[in-house]
Amino acid sequence: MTIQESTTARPAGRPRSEKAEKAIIEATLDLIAEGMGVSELSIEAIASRAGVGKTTIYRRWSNKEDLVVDALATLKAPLPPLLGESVRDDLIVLLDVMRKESGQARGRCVMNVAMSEADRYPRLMERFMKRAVEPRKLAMRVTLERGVASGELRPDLDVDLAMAMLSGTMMHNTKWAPAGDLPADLAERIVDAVMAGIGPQG
Amino acid sequence: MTIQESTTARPAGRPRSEKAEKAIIEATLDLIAEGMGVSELSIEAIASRAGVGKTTIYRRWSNKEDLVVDALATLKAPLPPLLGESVRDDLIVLLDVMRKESGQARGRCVMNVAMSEADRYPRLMERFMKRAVEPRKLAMRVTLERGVASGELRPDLDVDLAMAMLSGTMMHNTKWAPAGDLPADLAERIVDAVMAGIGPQG
DNA sequence: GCGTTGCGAAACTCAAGCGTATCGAAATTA
DNA sequence: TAATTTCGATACGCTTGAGTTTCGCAACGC
Repeated sequence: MTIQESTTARPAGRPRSEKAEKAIIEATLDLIAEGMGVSELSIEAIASRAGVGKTTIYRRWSNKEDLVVDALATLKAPLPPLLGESVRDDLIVLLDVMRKESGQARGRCVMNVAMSEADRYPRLMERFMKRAVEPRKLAMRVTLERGVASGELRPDLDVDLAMAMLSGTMMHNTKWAPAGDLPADLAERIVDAVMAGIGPQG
Repeated sequence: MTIQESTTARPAGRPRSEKAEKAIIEATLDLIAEGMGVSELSIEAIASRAGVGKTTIYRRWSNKEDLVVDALATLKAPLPPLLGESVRDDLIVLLDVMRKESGQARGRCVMNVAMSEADRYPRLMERFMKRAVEPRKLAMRVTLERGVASGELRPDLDVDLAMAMLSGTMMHNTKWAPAGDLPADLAERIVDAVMAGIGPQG
């Protein structure tokens, strides 16, 4: 009221450490990336890994699930810019993001958790889907619809089925392919194969 | 030596109950099917569900992982007979098995565990793959190669990629599609879409 | 009948981890 | 400086579950 308290009106006392907060999130993601399921993840392990007291965690999140929700939500989906030159190129860009992510532990962890623990932690999944998956699905849908309009794709295309074909084929590779890195041109090959179909007379 | 001990040479004492053994396996599969991860699975829960003492479990398996390995190995993959009339029909049969299984809790559990816990329990996965996955992959591969030879599929087909397209698209649907049953003609639609491709000039 | 082995039930020890409380030190405002 | 709040550390009570042991009874061979 008197002078300026305008912007934040700090509540007095030592402020919360942003560094600690980031360390907690990072530790959580690291542990998940190392193959831990949500249920195996322990607050004590997170605190230890982050070099932080348990108190500091519980002051911010009331339980493990809330923390994991925030940690996964932190993983933003930095959608690559779609050039829009050709639908084929844009689809390759979209699929190649998946390929690249599957090579990183961070990326794998997201899929692992999403695939396996959706049943057990539906609330977690809902938020995560909105944040990380929907934007990508939307981008692919827009691209496919653009292709239908432009004649680059068949006019009677089932867009949902096409999305499943593209993403599903890439996911099948990231999950089940033999160990080691995926070939650099995988996205391109998938897009071409899905466009051409496996039937005769290419 | 003396008379006949030939076939089994029973070791004297009360024989182990086959009924108990089956109940244990069934209870294990049921619990996994209900959405439990391997780590959340408790021997006590299994014993209780099976109506069996913990002793009876530990007399047969030395720990949880051994039990789960045996339980999953029990799930045989009853490959449907392939009529061999047309490659298209056979592919539909193969994919429709996946669709039907995804509607059952038992089927879901297998995929859940396979997808999510492969990193943590590699030994378990190795055995499970050999038993349940490889035969199906082989069946699909044989079918596709037959299609190439007969001219039903394009001569320059990348068989591995085609397998990923077919299985991946179905898996994408079973995992990410909106809740509820999958349409009965999904396998047919996928096979036709994958054969035709999404590009122009069907 | 007798020795052996399996049975389910229950009690036990041990470890991990949750969520809370308490500590002295540090950071910040008034 | 005084009040307030957070910090990391540690200890605590509590629950869960692993794996073991003991119990009385049941099923088998001899």
